[in-house]
Amino acid sequence: MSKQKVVLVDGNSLAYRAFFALPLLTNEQGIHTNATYGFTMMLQKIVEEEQPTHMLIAWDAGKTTFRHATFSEYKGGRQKTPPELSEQFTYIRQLVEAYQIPQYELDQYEADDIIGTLSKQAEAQGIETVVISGDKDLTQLASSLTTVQITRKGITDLEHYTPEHIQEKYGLTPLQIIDMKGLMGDASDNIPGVPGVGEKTAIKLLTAYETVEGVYAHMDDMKASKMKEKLVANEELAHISKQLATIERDAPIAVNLDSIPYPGPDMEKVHTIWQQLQFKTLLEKSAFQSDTKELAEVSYEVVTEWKSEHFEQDMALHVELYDDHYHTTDILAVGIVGEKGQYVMEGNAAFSDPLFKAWLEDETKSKRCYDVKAFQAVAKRFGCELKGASFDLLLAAYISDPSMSSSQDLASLARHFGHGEVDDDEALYGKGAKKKAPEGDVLFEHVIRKATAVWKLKDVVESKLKETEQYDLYHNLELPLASVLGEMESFGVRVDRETLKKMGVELRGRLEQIEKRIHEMAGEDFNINSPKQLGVILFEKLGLPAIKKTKTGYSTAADVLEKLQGQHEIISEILLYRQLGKLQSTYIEGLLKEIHEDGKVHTRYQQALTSTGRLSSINPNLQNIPIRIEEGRKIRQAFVPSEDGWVLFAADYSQIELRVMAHMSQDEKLVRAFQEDRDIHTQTAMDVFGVKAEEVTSNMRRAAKAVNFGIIYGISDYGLSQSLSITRKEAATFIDNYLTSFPGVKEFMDNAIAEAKKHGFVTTIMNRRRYLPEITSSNFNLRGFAERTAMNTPIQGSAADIIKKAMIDMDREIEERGLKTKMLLQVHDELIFEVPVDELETIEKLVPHVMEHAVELSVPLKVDFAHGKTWYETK
DNA sequence: TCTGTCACG
DNA sequence: ACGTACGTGACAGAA
Repeated sequence: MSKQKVVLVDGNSLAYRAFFALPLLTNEQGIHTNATYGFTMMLQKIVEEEQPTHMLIAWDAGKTTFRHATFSEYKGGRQKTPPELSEQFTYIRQLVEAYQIPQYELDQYEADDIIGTLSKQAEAQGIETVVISGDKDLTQLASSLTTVQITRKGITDLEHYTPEHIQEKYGLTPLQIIDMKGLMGDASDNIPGVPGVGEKTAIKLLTAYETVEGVYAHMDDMKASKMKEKLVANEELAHISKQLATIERDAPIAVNLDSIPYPGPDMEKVHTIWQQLQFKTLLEKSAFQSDTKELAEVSYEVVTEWKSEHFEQDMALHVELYDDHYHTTDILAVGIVGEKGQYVMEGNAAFSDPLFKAWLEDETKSKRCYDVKAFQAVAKRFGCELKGASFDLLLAAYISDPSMSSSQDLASLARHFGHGEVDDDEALYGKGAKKKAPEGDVLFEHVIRKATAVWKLKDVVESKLKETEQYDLYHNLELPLASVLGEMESFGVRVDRETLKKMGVELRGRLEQIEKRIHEMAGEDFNINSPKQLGVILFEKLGLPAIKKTKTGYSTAADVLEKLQGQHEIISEILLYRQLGKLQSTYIEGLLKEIHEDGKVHTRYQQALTSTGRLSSINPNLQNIPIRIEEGRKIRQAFVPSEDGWVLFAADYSQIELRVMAHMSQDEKLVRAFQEDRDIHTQTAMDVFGVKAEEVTSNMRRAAKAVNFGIIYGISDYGLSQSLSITRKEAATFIDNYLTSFPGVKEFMDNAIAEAKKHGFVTTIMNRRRYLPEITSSNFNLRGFAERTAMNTPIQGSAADIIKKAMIDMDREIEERGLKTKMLLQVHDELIFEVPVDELETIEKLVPHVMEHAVELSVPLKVDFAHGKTWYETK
């Protein structure tokens, strides 16, 4: 049996050290992370360097200890623990748990005493021990078997105190450290010591007389001096101080060496916490290390030609792509794994093979995949279809927890579900400029590992989804939707290059003029697109008042500039410049770059990304094409049908979120308002302002509209006051009036928060979940955010469910009726089609009908629609 | 790579 | 006393 080694850690002391050694870092959610980060670094180092067989992190228990009975001012006058630190203890404890390091605290005792007692036990058994702390008091425990390591500068630099080192440094034995404290005291613990005696004097005395007791026994030997007077006058204080500084080595602890074995970290859990806290460097480093981990061998056959006996009834299919731009990227390899065989082939060859294509298109042959939509898009590039997709690991994982699948590759998802036999992509490919596709067996083995993981995880993940009653959502909504979306993406949307170019030329001219004017007004040339330079010009050179600050300097955001309008003529020019610049860079130049050879853009919908269930759209993003401002809206003139003489048709849900809220809350008034098809904002205005319909002014309606938005977002008086430029008080009154007028809504909101607190998640009408661990946080900000999310997600998410269902229904209708109409785009609450004119009449009835009846709620769904020669004209 | 800004629902 | 509306993606500039 290998040698045992015990590591005992003073948790509080290390947390404090970490906190003060590092600047106050925060992650994106506003959680302070410096102490947690520093603590993690220390743990990593300790575990790596010491390789303990046993380990314990000891914590201080409460405010009082047995030492307070001796000396009530013990540790008095200490600064209160900063709240930025105390909030981090939750995460530190979670982390220690994930590392699977035993933790212990004992009422009335300090961490020191727990460590002292355990180290005594270890010594009795002749076991090597390492004590780690930021507090030099602990050095009294040093012995031939026990090394005490104390943090030096920074966080991971430790000074090793052996008896020899203590001798060298102080000329004392470890036990004399106690006597030293007795004489000189300790300001941080409020141990008095003998006034006027410092380290030097204490050491001198102890070298001569060994102990505090020895010093006083030899008082008569000392010649009269100021120091002697002080020693005599404070004898009792010296004894009390020594007592306080003595670590209790026989504390009544309920742990012993047998109960603190250290099994090593649960890296899966550790990673989850690191991800939550956004410890990116640590994650990267550990991903790098994990690739050196030995995986079990896999067997497979590299083939150059498909044979019919390769294909089984049910298989996992994996298509390895160079990057995630699956409409254009290289297809590196294709692997198939079934009950019997594992085969892998070079990518392009695989897809060019007729036998493979036939298998892909055979609906009766079941395929388990990771990202069905991507594979389908790839198949399309080779003129075939992917049919019979029976499982999608990406979507299944996303449904089980939407926060999980985003930004995670197959390997980490697989690990999450207990299958660790896949390397991380990054480990094989490298990243950034160094990224390079693996070749040969390395690539082939990777593909087989992925396919094997998918093969094995189907049952695991599906049974999980069944347990949470989410199988239906996954199997009958998301999975079929993947095919619908794949079809839309591959088909693409025609964008007219010439229209965009013409707009670009005109914009360029205008931008140059505006730029010139701005530079003249500023009296110098500078980069208007640089918030930093612009800030200097506006708030220093021109002396305008800086209303808001950002982390890095002055805020020059539009809402700030709007408040400055009228104070200087440069402001409106800058706003215009920004507006047009945005159009030019993002929507003219950006969009032009995305047009493929076929004259179309092929966006990718991210189906497993958002935490609410919405889709997102990238390369290009077609869900944020300008509309609100006329100049931008003209961009939509470039979006045209792909066939001459066809038209674009757009249909959008009218107030779907408010309708969903009416349904979910069952608020009588709100439900009735929708059933009677009244103008909801006017109705809200009547209730909030207590006026009749004909007395509602346009301003009141505008305010009511903002209140309705606020309600959906999880309202705060501050937020509403900002959007309406009114005082917080007034905003609060509006909200109050609203919630009194619509008591069902108030109840719904309260319930949403209560549900989140009780179960840890909220749900949509189709049982989509979003976990909200922050709902119980003691941090005001985090909790507030979680509460608003708890109110918003069921609404936004249910609306997303509904339109997804409508898309599947619509796709089927088009198919069954043999229509030529194509669904092109989804923009959260609207669908855009291209339609041959002879189908227009049908589509104008069919689309609204399908959308309105995708689900039956207790309020009707309403769809507005329009058609035109370009997207611009569908209004 | 991060930050600020701004486009959409 | 805290400092906030919910959900996204792309771009330019500054490190």
